[in-house]
Amino acid sequence: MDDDFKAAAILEFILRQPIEDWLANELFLAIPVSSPLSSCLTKTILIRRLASELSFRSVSERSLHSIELLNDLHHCNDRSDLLRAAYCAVAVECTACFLRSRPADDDGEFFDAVNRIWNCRVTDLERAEEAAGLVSDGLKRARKEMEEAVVDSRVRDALKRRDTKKEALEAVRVYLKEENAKMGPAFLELVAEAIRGSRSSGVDPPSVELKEKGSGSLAKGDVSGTKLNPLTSPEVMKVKERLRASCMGLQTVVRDPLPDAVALAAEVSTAVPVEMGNSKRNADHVLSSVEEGDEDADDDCVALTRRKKDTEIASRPNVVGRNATRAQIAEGKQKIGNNRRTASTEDAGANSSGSDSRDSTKINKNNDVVRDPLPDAMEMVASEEEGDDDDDNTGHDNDNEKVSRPNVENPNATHVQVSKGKGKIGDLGGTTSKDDAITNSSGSGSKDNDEATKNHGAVQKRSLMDWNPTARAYEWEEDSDSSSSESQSLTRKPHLPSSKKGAVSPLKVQGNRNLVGRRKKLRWTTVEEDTLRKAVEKYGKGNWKLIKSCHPDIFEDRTEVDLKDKWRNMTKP
DNA sequence: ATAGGGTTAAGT
DNA sequence: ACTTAACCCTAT
Repeated sequence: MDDDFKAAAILEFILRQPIEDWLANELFLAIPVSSPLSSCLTKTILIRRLASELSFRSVSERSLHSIELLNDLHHCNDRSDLLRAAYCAVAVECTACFLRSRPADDDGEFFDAVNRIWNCRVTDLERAEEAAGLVSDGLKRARKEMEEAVVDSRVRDALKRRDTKKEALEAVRVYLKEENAKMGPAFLELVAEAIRGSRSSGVDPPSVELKEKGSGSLAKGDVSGTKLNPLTSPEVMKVKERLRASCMGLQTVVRDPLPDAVALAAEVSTAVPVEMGNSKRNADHVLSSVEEGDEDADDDCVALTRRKKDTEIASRPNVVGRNATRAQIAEGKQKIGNNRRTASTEDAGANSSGSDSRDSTKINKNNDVVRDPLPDAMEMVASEEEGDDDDDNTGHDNDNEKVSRPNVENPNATHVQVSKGKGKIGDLGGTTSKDDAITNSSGSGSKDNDEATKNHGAVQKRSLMDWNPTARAYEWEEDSDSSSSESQSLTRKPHLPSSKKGAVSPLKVQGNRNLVGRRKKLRWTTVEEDTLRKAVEKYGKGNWKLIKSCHPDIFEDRTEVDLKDKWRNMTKP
């Protein structure tokens, strides 16, 4: 246990050093830490991710996810205004970037982003109590502005002219500055300070022998004889206890205020014998779990991938365990707004995966994201592992995944191959692995997906920094196929992606179908009617898809055609 | 994706 | 039996 504490302390220290990301990744993988990571270490990792992106002047939906996770780590009374501001600014940039990167007449992806980020993500955020800390007046105002931008090209133009990227980078920078100040020195630095103090105060100079031990964990001081162990001297112990308390204990996994998913993942890892005993893997797991926590298939894939790495040696992932995890995550977790999608997607299934990967791709392209060194490092590491893996993504795991989340389409597409190395921070999560296939995927999000799709398997690795928040499956996401975009551009009507839910039709409707194959008549409620009336007033008659997308919950059981028919009924003389 | 005509079935 | 809201089908 104590070793674990030390390992975590070392990692914390390392991750806060101005070393290159790839090195940080390597060290992260080399130093065994038991899962679930402590909130303290998780926070350090998330902050490092943000800082890394900032150093590349990059802001993406991954940053958004990092901020959401960071917010979860903050105590209720410790919520930061700067974090809120950063979230808002990053969300705006993640949306507005699609305006800059596209031809003037094609704002389809912008609409998708508004839907994905503001209609889904932010709305969910507002509902999730634990994430409420991120909701600010500014965020609400920004949301309104985005919604207006969907229907008003002037607002869109104004948004396009704003340097939202600069605003986002600045907001993140300011937050990180504050957070770094708040966090103070790393635990090891305090220990060093304490040791120095004890020496000068005349206490026995401890024989500090740091011998190498195992895989990177620092050896303890030489405790033999009368010499004082620097790591157990009273001064150090005091600091240690204090930090232990403030960090909520590195070992108190269960209490960890991380997303439920993390805990779930931990459970899983425990359930998988192969993974047990390998702290490193566990650590990876944790990471992945963190990410996995809110997301969907893609993330899952990532997580799995990581695991696989861990186990590549060992082996086969416990399918059962894994599934269980997913299922649990799907149901239980309620974190940041992903729920909606999960829930509603049950039927829609298929959509998400497709959309996810697509989204990721877009994001990458549009954001012109700079690549994190960390991820690369990890990827390299991963590549080795993957090489071993089979490419057949279609493995059970995948299937299972599909079952649990229909949306995931094909893991293979997302596959990323790693080139060589062992792991990356990004992977923090994990290495383990069971399925390679899963591994790759999605999560990353971006171009990776594209490339992956192209190459089938080819390559990219994930790293701590890598996980892609956008991976989640939004119910209403749908693949906007080119045809739709075309029609959009022609009509100039703002169109949002059709809701998968819209699946209303398919699955849902099916459930609602009678023997004749016709849906059972569902009377319109006054709430639905009022909403429709206002929506038509706001978005105009004919934008049924957009209207449905803007009120996914209210019109959950209606198709766009239903809206149209209803409007016809309501307005006919 | 949407519009418009046709069909079904609940309500009177 | 009639009316009509809700739903379906098909052309654009």
